[in-house]
This record gives sequence, structure tokens and C-alpha cells, in this order.
Amino acid sequence: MSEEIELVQVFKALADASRLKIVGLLAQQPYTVEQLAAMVGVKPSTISHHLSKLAEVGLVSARAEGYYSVYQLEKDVLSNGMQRIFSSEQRAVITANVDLGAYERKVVGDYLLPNGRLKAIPGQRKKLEAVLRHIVRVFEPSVRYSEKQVNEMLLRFHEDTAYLRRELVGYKLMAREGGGGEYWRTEDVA
Amino acid sequence: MSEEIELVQVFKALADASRLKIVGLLAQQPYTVEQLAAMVGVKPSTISHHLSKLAEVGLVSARAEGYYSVYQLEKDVLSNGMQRIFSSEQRAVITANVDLGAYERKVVGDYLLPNGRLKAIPGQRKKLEAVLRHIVRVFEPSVRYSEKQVNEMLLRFHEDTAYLRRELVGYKLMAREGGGGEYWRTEDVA
DNA sequence: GAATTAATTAGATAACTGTCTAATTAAAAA
DNA sequence: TTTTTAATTAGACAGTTATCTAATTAATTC
Repeated sequence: MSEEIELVQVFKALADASRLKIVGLLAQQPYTVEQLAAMVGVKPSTISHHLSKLAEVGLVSARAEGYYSVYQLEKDVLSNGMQRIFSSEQRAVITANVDLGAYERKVVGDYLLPNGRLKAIPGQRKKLEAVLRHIVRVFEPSVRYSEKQVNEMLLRFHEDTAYLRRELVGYKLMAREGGGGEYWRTEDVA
Repeated sequence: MSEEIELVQVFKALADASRLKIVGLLAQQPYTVEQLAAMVGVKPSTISHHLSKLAEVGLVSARAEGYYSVYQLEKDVLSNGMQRIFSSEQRAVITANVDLGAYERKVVGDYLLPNGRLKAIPGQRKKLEAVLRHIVRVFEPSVRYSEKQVNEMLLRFHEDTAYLRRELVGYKLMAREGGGGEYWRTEDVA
């Protein structure tokens, strides 16, 4: 289906000693199934099986010659494929299906009660940061809040509003104007 | 042990959807086991298992940080490895353990009696050629033989010496001087 | 047309492997 | 020190797969 799956298939096709030998041999010249069988050291039916796997991903192709099937390597597929396998686009495809925010969401889920309040404030930095990133979203970007307003809004999550407020600033999720005691949400969070 | 085996191992390490996702993620930044587990969508123990496989072939490495293990991609191994995987040296290693002459030896074995004579002359070209390559070795390279001498030596293999002689020339394993009827073994056979 | 022969396919078996849960280890927090 | 917590390891199970033998197909030779 997707290219991601195809990439796995290509690696799977190459992830076998017999098939690697076949590819190595065909890299030199085309061979028939029987010849490959004698040289690799397995039965022709096994070679047939391997060749069909290699053909599935386009690494080899066959042409009929008499009643022989002569297989040859598709060198373009191999070299082109190999070179662009870890290009940035390809990497993007690999991680496309991956849920990048899943970890933070899991942590937040672990610490939130059904009513949205915190069971506790995480002691570990990574988890604390995840929870703070969740909390900070109650503040509108580019709006200024007084310290009192901030405390009120944080009370919705936990009684220790001072601690939360301080950590929000410490993790640079919120900023504060030196003298006046005004706070605002920074922009570096999605 | 040998590099051939290691190459298969590298492909095997990459021939799994979860591990490919891990590699894709680590290509962007280092992660802990738990983070990878949440993002890939499997249990931490499974991630641990995958990471150990990737580490076995040098694709990732870990550093301890607190009680986290932070894994990172060894990009050099990946890109260098990928690029030179099908270089000619590497291909030579792949085929090193392969018995290139096994097919011909098998065919010859099928047609030879214990006394060294031919059971029959193969009708199929590939097999005939294999047998002829065997026969031609009774002739010393760079020695001239008369047609009579050639026939005598071929008699050791089969009565139809004329046919054998003609085919030896046809397959360019022996050459003949146009007028004088002198034969010699060509050099293109090992 | 009948007999060979190369290739493929089908079926069976043994080995491997990805994943989970549970147990263990190691390190940090309370 | 006692309790968490992240990571690894061990064990179990299910799914996959490499290989073989036997049966089938397709094409050649006699």
C-alpha cells in the first residue's frame, strides 16, 4: 500500500542469506533457476520461492528462453533505491504514521482526573513538562494576564498555583515582565 | 563472523516496520525507551528488544541519563553502510562462499561413468557445453594436435569422436587451422 | 505423439521472531 | 530507607518463513 510498507518489503527481501547470494550472483550475470540452485546450494523450488519474493519488490525480473527462465537483476531498482532510502522525504514517510505527541498525551492522561484537575504534580522533569504544556493552553496567546488572573486559572488544575506558575516560567512556556507582574504565553508551543 | 553475515544482519535489523519507525524517529532526535514506545505504539519491553537488535549491528547506541536510557542513531553507520553496501568489494564478499562451478560439476557428474566415459552426449546445449568444458581439459594449452590425435583422445570419452570434435570447435573451446587440419585448445577456459 | 526436463505451485515441517505479561535490576524521589 | 519508576530480561504464544518433497505445468527433444 504505502511506500513505507514497500520499504520494509525491500529490506525483508534482502534479509536472507540465500537471497543475498542470489542478488550477488545476478549482479554479475543472469542465471537460470537450476544454475542458481547449484551455486547457492538449495533446491530449485526454494530458489523459485526466493526469486518470486525478489521479483515482488522489483529487484529481479525473468525472461523465458527455451524452457528456461533466465533471471536478471534490476540494478536500477537496487542502486537508486539504496541511495534514496534514507533521504529526508523517505524518512518523513517512515515517521508519517507515527504519533509524535503520543508520549505527552499519555503522560497527561496519567495525571489528569476526569474533572480535568491534576492528581498530583509530577516530580520528574519530563513528565512535569508534558503536563505544563497541557496546562499552558488555557492561556490565549498574546494576551497579558495579571499574576492574580494566572493564579485563578491555574487553580482549576491544582492548589499549588504558585509552583505551577513558577515552573511555567521556568520551562519558558510563559514569560513575565520584570516589574509589573504581567504574564503571557510564549509562542514556542504548538 | 564474516562480513557477509553482518550484511544480512543489517538488513534483518531494518526488515521490520517497528524498527524502521524507530530508526526514522531517532534520525530526528534521540529518545528514551518509553517515548519511543508511546510513539511507535508498542510496549516498552518490545522497544527494548528492538533497540538491542539495532544496537547489535551498530545502528543505534545508548547513553544513560538519570535512569533513562537515551538512544541515538549512529548516522555514519547508516549512511556509510547504505552507500557501500553494493560496492564491488561487498559483492565479492557476498559471492565468496558461493560455488560458482557447482552447476557444471553436477552436470558433468551426471553424465560421467565411473571409468570416465560418457553415458551419453547431452542433447541440451547448456549441459553439452558443461561436458565439453570438462573434456577439453585433456588437451594441453598451446600444443598442436593432428585430427587423428584429437580423435584418439576423444575416444576415451565417447565413440562419436567426430561429433565431439566438431562441437568443441563450435563452442570455441578448440580452434582449427583452416587447411592443415591442426587443432589446439583455446585460452578462454580456466 | 511420447518421454524429458525446467519451472512453478502446493503442502508440510521446523525454525525464527515480534509481541505481550511478568519478574528483575538499577536508579531516583519521598 | 522505603517507594516509585525506567529499563531490561525471561517466558510464552502466535504468526511468519525458509526449506524440503511431491504434484503440476509448460516447453523441448526423440
